[in-house]
Amino acid sequence: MSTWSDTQDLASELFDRDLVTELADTFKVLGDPTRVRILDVLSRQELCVGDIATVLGLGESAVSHQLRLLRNARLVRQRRAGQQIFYALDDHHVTRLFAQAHEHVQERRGRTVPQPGATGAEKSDPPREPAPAAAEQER
Amino acid sequence: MSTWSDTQDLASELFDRDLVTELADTFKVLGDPTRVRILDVLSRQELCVGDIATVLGLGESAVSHQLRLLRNARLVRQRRAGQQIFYALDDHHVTRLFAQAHEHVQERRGRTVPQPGATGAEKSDPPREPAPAAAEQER
DNA sequence: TGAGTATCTGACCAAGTGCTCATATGTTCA
DNA sequence: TGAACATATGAGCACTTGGTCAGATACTCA
Repeated sequence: MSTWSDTQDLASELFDRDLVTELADTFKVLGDPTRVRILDVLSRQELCVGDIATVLGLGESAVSHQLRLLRNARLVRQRRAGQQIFYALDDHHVTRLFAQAHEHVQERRGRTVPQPGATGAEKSDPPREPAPAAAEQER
Repeated sequence: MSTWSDTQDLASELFDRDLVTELADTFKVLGDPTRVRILDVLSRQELCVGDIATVLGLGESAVSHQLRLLRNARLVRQRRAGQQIFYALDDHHVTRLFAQAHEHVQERRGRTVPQPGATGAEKSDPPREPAPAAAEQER
């Protein structure tokens, strides 16, 4: 019933179960608009929880919940400074993943039939490497 | 109440709403083990729906549902050959995204405290560029 | 120490997701 | 044309997810 000769070979080459899970979990964490926004802002500046909430217009509890997921995924790291905890991207992969996904979205748009109602104009600076953490005036 | 000076500037630099949505949607599609497995197998060989289901041990309906999401996200493309429809990766970004995420997972493991019960051994060939669609013996 | 501030956590709930089953659509070939 | 096959689609349901609210924890400073 099969159209190819080496079903066993093909199946044996695939990602093993754990790797599949870890890849999916990583992308799952990235697959939420709120977390994308948090990572985006953190890619530009190290910020404490309250400020992330303020800049993005979110509740502090919601931000904290999301930061926990980002922490577990090792996408952000934290640094305590007094009562505040500053968050920053934990490694360069986030930025590169964003850049790749951004390219995909761009090409996707090119191939997609332009929707009559589409906005057309859009900020689309390609994501770049994160800037070093700015000097904070910790209070 | 803010710890930084240019909250307006920072907020105005961020990804706009549409880009955030599109990035999150792209990652969301990648954030499921079944779809990761489908993309993984398609990165190695162009396959029809039934064969994907067979190789991965999934129901054909489930595969079809997932392929629709992958199609909508422009991650796979389809080619009809008789009654069968062959699927393949639509662009190179998937592979690169997998490679980046794979690197992240690897580094993440290095930094993570090794769990006593962890397996330790694992297939972890880094994802490579997809091979050209193999010649199928279409029936 | 205790008030004040910043962050985290758990319970809860509305919305979203992924699977299965049944059925529809589309293609081939006798 | 109609049977057989391959794939797609819709409804239904168990499970997950992301937010809010209330309360806990952690740190600072008078």
